[in-house]
Amino acid sequence: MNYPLIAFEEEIRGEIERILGREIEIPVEIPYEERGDYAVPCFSFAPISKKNPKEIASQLVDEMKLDLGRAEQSGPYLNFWIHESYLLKETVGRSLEEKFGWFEQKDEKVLIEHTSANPNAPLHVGNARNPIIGDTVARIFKRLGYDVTTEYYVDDMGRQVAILTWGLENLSKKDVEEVERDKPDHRLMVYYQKASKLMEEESVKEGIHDIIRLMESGDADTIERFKTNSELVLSGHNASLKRLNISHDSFKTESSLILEGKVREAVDALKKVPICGEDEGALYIEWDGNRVYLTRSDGTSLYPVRDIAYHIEKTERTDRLIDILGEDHKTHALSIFKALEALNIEPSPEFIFYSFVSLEGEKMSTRSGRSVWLDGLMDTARQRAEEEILARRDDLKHDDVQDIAEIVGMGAVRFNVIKVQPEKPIDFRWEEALNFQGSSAPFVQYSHARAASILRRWGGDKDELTSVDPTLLDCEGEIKLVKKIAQYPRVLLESTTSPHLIANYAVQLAAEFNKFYRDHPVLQAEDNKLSRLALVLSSKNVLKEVLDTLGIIAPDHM
RNA sequence: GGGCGUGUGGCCAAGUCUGGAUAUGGCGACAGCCUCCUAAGCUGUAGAUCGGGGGUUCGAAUCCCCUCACGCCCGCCA
Repeated sequence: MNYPLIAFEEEIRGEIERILGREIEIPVEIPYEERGDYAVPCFSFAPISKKNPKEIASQLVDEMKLDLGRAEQSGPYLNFWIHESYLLKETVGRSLEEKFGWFEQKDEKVLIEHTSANPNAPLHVGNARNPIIGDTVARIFKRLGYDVTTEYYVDDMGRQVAILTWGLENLSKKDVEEVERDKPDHRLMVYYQKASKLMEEESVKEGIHDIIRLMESGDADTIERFKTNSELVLSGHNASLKRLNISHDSFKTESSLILEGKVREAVDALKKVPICGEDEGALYIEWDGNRVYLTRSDGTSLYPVRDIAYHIEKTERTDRLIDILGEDHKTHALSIFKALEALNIEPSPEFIFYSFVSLEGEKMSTRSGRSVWLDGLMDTARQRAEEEILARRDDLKHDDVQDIAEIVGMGAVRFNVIKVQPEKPIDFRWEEALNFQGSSAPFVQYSHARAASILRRWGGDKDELTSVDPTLLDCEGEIKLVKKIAQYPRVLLESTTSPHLIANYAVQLAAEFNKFYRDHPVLQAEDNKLSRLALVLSSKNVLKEVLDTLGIIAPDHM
């Protein structure tokens, strides 16, 4: 059973197509509110029906047979209104149940790779954009009915880990900066930073190159040390992500790919494709003037081919492949795409790229320490939330304040990252990141808490509300709120590669609820108290559902 | 230099793919709203040459060309 606004749109498209008698692109748009729920400008039909747009609109409106709504002509435009009784029954009725906005389960797997940060330092606010986008996209795909797996690719054989390992084995505590936080990723990072600085010295550089060579020659002991160190840092990443309500279904290490022989297989296969070339023994692929090396002259593998091997391996266990990547990986991503294409391997990977987060106009960097660590941001956000709660509530228990502060703080962090379109750059500002009003998670959470509060004071059984007649809701503010709720499934369909749309919608929904809250007393209502209560429960469910799509928890108290 | 991306009121964003009827929100500013379900809320006012120029079109923030600014990439690093 389709959601009402989606069904209505399909009906409109079907009718226009039927009347015009051919398949044509039909521009269905959402107009200003007073012009209806949908609008279709008829200009583009003029060339095929050889009439002017006004006449076409008039013809369409005359011949159109709509079950789910009505049409009106306005010059060269058609405006459509959905039937309110249908909308109310379908929307309120269905959102009284959980999982409003979820679509039928389909037999299709999607594998979403996200985070995949270098395991040499804690996550900073810049690379936090990756897991926040990735986890949200995963949640969206689940709602669209996909069988979703999220995966973290652990680059445990890279140069960064070599530098870290050298530092840990050659430096002592007094050589490195003081550790700010007792967490494995922070503890190890200072050794990486120091070793990285010392690399200007030739002897240090040599030492690091020695262990890289040992690792690449397959030395079991060196590989083991690399793995141990990167796993420690990774455990720190996972702890940070857990606070943000993010976890991965699986982890794939680069070392396992090498040990399983996947990299060797990929190199052998790529040798045979036309875009592959050789330069003094080093293999590369080349397209449109881009050249990406796969192996060194000595035959050892390079990062691109290892990632290609990884993607080939991934295609064996999924129907769709999605990577969340920083914009610096665009060429690299294209090389994976080209390699798989040349090998005729499907599915082709899809990419979501995001721009970097800068700090006061400059790029964040682990090496220089010019970063805002995610852990620090989360602590500050939580603390800010606690202050806000204490400033307006004195009736909450200490533990409740702590719980709410964590929920609100983490929500604010996730929201402020996800609300921006991925390809737009973010210049990190504390006052922006800790904004708790307007377009923010706390704004949405607050509406949810208000709805929860009404239901709590009412104290009735929710089952009483399922038999309520939603068509008793007839005030403008009530209808507007229902329409906003009804839009959610459509928003989900649009948001797969644009997760910021969900954040946008969340704010609109909360704002609409707040207006309803202001104008329509629920518990004091005379005739339609139960139908309003039903609307409050609907709103609460959908607010919670939308927040859950964003990985944000909906508190009952704030 | 070449490639990719971004540029919307003082600030931050939506809208750009799929061109349409008055460019949508938030922050900040100013003026208001708690005897009434949580004021992290709500209402109103001021504030926009949609980076700039040209073009296509009945119609351009949206498409095309040129140009400027910023970011990213252009390693037998990852």
